[in-house]
Amino acid sequence: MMYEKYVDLLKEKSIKITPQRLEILRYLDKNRNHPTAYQIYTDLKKNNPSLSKTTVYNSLEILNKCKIIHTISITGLESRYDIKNIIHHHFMCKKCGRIIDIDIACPNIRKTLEQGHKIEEVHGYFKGRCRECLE
Amino acid sequence: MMYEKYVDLLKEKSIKITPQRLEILRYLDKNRNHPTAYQIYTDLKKNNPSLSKTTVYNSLEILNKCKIIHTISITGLESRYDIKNIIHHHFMCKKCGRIIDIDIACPNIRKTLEQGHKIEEVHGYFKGRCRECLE
DNA sequence: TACTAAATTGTAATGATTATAATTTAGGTT
DNA sequence: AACCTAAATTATAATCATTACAATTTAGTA
Repeated sequence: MMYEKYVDLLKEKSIKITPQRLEILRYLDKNRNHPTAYQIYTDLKKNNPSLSKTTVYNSLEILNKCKIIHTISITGLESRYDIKNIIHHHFMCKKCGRIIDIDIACPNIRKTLEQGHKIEEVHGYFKGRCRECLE
Repeated sequence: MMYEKYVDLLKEKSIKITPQRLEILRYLDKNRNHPTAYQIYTDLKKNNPSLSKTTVYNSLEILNKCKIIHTISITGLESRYDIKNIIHHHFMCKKCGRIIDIDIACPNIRKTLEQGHKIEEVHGYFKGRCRECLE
């Protein structure tokens, strides 16, 4: 029952259910701080020493492709991962590095569609100083 | 007069006027296809064989910091650069890789500001299939 | 013209991500 | 329940963008 939720997510997309994928999903569900692949890898390795970095990358890639998770390129340095399913934007503080969810959706996608393009992903990134760092 | 426009841009920000910086600005002004640092480097090296890759990176960094250019992280792989000064979003075609300017501004920045954060940069990225690749 | 801080250069290092090939496993079939 | 096979996992090596470093050169000012 602990992993049932994640099992269902994988079943829906008919991709293989592996313990590694379930652990990654559980990790992202519990850690909403937009971790890097390396953070996920090192944390999960504690309970599963044979975990491979490649597996983490491969799993994140397929989960992203299946739209179970999102890949965020806000830092410009590395990818960050996010399991949240509601459409939202991100704010990155340039001082503390924190990435904060901003619960808004882009209202002017229309103009892009009007030009004949098909939108599959929307990324809204803000960068600046967060409230805490401004004080 | 050819470079006057770019000289003025650098003067305004009181950063040193160097031939390398002027060439990079001219390149970005002529090439609106969101090139990578490497593309800028190899193209400019043709007329200036002693140009260093590090100079290109350093110049792009300071120009970005002065807000003369924008750094775009839409691909997730490498940074792309853009000299356009009007606020706009970007669309990347997942098939042909082209990055297209979308002339819209984000209308709901307000919500982020309301939470007490200070916004310094706005990045709006769409990904999908462009009109040409859909045909 | 001389001076100095800043910029440029070439090389080496770093760090994220991907490629590869061997081993293991999930999940369907007998 | 054992078997099969394609897919997933693993460890290692390779790649590629970017940064660090130290020596040299230069822009802009005195």
